[in-house]
Amino acid sequence: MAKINEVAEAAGVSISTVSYALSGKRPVAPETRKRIEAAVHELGYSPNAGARMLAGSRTHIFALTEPLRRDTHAPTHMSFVLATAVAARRNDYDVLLLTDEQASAGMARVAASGLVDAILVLDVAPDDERVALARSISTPSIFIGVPDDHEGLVCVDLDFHAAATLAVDRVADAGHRSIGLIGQPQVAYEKSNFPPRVRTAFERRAAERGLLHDFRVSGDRMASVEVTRAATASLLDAGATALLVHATDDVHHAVLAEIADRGLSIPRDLSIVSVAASFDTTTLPLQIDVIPLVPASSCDLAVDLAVLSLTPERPEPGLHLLPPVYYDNRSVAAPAGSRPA
Amino acid sequence: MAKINEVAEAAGVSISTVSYALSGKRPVAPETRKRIEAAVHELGYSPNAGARMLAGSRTHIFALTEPLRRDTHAPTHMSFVLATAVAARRNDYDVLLLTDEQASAGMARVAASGLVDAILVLDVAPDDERVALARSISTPSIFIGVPDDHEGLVCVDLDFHAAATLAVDRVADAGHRSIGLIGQPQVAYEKSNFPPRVRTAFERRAAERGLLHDFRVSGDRMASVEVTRAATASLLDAGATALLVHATDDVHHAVLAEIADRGLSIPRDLSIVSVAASFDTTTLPLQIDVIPLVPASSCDLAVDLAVLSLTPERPEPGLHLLPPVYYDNRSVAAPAGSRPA
DNA sequence: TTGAAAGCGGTACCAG
DNA sequence: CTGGTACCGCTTTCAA
Repeated sequence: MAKINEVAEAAGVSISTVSYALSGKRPVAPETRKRIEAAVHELGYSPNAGARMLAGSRTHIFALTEPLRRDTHAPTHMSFVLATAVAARRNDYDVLLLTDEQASAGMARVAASGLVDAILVLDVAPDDERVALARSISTPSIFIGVPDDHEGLVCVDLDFHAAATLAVDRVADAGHRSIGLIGQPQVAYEKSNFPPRVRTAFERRAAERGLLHDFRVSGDRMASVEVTRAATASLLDAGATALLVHATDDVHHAVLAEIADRGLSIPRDLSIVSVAASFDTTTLPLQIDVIPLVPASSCDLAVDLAVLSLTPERPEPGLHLLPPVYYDNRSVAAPAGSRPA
Repeated sequence: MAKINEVAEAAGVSISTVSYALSGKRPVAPETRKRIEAAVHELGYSPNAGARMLAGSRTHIFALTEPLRRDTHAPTHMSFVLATAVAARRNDYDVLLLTDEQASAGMARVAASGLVDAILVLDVAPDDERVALARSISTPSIFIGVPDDHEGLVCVDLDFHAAATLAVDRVADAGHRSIGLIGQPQVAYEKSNFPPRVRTAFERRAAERGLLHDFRVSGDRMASVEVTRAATASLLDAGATALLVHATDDVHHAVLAEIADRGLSIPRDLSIVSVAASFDTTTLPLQIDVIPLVPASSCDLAVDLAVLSLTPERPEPGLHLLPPVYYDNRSVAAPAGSRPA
């Protein structure tokens, strides 16, 4: 816990020169800088966080609020938290965790005490109470997810609408006339912000393209496998020749298991596309087409915007949607009936 | 972002009186205090975090380091993080997250910069590199988990040894002579600190009681169900009349499914005890005896020790093990053969 | 029971 | 290119 004056003394320069040498906010003679860096290294100097916060205008801390609803999918959530932390560190920022009821109360608290420079909002609900909070404080907030009322907010997310539309187009272009969507568990359509966006876009686009289409929720936790397999079976029985899946890895496994049990071959008998999966789909027993939701992409952008919001050229409020990317793994082909025998 | 001098002015007192009124470190006339509290409320005053850190000797922040190995069970991990955050807040502390490579590098950094008052170490590996780090810094560190070399460290954990011993004793006392343990996935016995402790205690106690005993790992992620059911089947085929399970909820489900498929009734045909489960076992399809690992208990204690380590009466280094508690749900009875027909 | 003022350890302005 | 120094906002002696 050496202090800056010790470094200055050791390097034979003034305190301010040490400060400037470290921040780079003022040119320092190469030779002087060398001596300073040496001293810093010798003494294991690291600027006192409190002093830096007080004197400077930056705390170098971002808050991350996550209410953690009971139905939150832990692995997915962890990916986002991890991606955020990594992106933050790349920008010399640490992450302060606000969970549970502190997700809201803590937000007000850290804003009022100036503990953090910006707030990253995770696990966004359609009617998120943090929306109002974000508007009432001066600390910049970046939402990772899109609440219903996002007027004036900075929101980052995958363009779920475009992703679902793209998926529908791909199977429609391949010639399919009847498609199904296996979505998230029921509760996600009430408590979370993005599942409805996929579903809505799916239905709208399918209708536009004149396709027969149907939607099924998947199972959650306990009944996961059975419910999902039943949903898959019912879509297939209804005549769907292509399936879009917007769900967790468990659900993907269950869907593929049902397909395998029926002796169906992909893409010969059935086409399939994974939409907005945030896990590594290459670990599935079968390689399938995917329009991934990459946590790192969303979080990198969110952190960039957070950093930007501390500069004069603040990011413009509104939706910052990441364009979907389609990875072709040959799981989509023309439906069986339409091909020459 | 009102400041303390504004509050002082509004209340018609000096700055120091405001400070003391808020910290309670000096008696303040009830009437004066009332005026101050009113002013604080009016202005929405919250002490500046940076100033508090610099002037006071406390940052009111704990670091939480979590390397997040690839095999980390996300739901379990999340429980611990959440429990830690909640316990910290109860003590007026916020939690700074150090993940990934920052789990180690960040530890050194936050210690050197005085950003945190103490460090909570999660996800402890047998040969954890953070052990050496903890010894090299002056910031108090509390390990939640026990590394192989824990000389001089403060470690908190469930007494896994006692828990496994207790479980063995219960089934042995009930008359069982052949028991099995379904443990964690293989990798956990190499990368994590507690699975071996359960296994070792199980084997030692079973031997002491003269029981036939056998151990099986459970499946991880992908192959979870199949591997676990096979393990269960093999233990039953080998003649085990009682099963101890030390694993995640998925594994519990698989074990119970295998048992159900065999038409076995608990506890008539088979006794079963869940050891150190950190999830809510009452959500299982069947109520079974359990010696739970309660994240909140470990984390509460860890935070208490962290707080204590900032006072003159620092906690003594060593293992702070929580005694196991046995919850009887009638899933253990005398083995079938030993009862009158 | 209360006030005045000296730091805490940096940052960044003003000089030189 | 470098130094001196006035703050940043709060805690905590020291005095009254």
